[in-house]
Amino acid sequence: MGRPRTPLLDRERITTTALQLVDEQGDFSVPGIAKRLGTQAGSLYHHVDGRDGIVELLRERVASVIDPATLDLTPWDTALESWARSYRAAFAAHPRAIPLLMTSPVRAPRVLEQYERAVTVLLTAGFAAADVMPLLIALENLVLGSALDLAAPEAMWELTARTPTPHLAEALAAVGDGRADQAFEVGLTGLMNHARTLLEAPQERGELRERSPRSRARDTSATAPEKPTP
Amino acid sequence: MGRPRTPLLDRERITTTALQLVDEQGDFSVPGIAKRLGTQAGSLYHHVDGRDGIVELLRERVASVIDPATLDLTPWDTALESWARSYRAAFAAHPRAIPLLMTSPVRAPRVLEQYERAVTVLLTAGFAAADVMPLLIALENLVLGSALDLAAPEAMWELTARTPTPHLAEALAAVGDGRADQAFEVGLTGLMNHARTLLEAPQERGELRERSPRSRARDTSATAPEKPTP
DNA sequence: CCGTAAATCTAAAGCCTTTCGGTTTTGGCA
DNA sequence: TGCCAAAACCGAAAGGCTTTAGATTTACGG
Repeated sequence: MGRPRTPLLDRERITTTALQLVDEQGDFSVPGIAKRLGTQAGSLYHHVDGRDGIVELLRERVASVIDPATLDLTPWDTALESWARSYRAAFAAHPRAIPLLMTSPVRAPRVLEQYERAVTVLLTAGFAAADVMPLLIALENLVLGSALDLAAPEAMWELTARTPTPHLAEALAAVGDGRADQAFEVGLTGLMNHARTLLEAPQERGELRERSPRSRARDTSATAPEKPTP
Repeated sequence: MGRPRTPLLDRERITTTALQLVDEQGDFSVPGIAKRLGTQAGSLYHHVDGRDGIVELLRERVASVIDPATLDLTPWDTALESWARSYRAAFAAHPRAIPLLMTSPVRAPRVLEQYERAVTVLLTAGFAAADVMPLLIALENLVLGSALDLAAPEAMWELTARTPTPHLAEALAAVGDGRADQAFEVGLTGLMNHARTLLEAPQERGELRERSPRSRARDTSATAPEKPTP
């Protein structure tokens, strides 16, 4: 007992062990981490801000492999698309951690920087300032929603005989086992196409600003059924 | 003590009380529900399958207000869009419950029926069987991702002075406080436009079926940059 | 060389979930 | 009508978790 010659604990080791536990068991506990590191539960509190602090560390650790270099690609749509894929892949690498991390988005400085750069990319590409955040948040929604899908067991679409669902069964049979990936690609393609449309056909803004988001989006949908410049 | 003349507990009351607690405090506990209903914690286990069972009941309760009638609308894209809005609104009505419910999707019979009908709508509209599930799952991703966004505090975009993010600040200022709604509308519009494109320009399928989902989706993105049939 | 700060342990409080047996009442069935 | 199994609740307790607090030993700076 007493202070050891060489420290048994630090934030790095705690984070790594927690992530191991989550990958193996789908969850972690403070005593669980302590046992793996050969210490007592209470000792962790000298390094970490409680259980929630560990979750925050996990969030940063998992997000740390998002590749910022994707945002340097050109043109802007390639950059954005690559960034989204890297973003999603970071979570896909630890599916069992997703329920733990998904409840609040990653807002670590490292990730905020990337949002700053993504905004810059879009502004430079010529997007109206008011269009940028909705687009980026929609992208985030897509990535996180898709990550949730990755965490759901495949058996979730298990069809009970009690509720007859012939068409659903047919549709499920027609698609391979890459459901989650295909769905992500469909959503990403749709969003990127829509973004390109927004850029190419900038309608005058002003009175539109006063109207509800719902009708604004409906207008967009009506005026730009996705044809490139003639 | 002993069996009361009129039962104090049933699944309905337990679910309602749990939802109240979640709406007020962001979480619930078995003793918490018991106290509100004037009983002991252990008594709940005669009606409900443990804490997880209560969460499942909450999931069904929240999803029960999704309007199945939206799927009767015509044409198919109006139906799908209205369904997605109703789906999202159901969760938006209980934002503090979202972290509890989001970790696994709703697969109650009542909701599965609606998926069956949504598949039917798409097949009837002329979609290829292999395209239906990716589209629906993408829609689900969008809805759930957006719901997560609703649960996140507005202050999440709080910009620390430590990390300078001028463009991000500008983009945030340029958009109103309907960020979450606007983002949902952008994503929904993009997905619906893409769906319409898929329907109008059906490319021949076959050899494509053998390839990986990723490259298939890339092909889709590359071959159909959203132009209608020439 | 000494004192302060660091790292760990031990102990304990307080919460939670879940189970088990005891007690009373209900409702069906003979 | 009388009986008995099942239903519904209570009380208690086990075992887990998070978190705090004080005690103990060691490292490090001046």
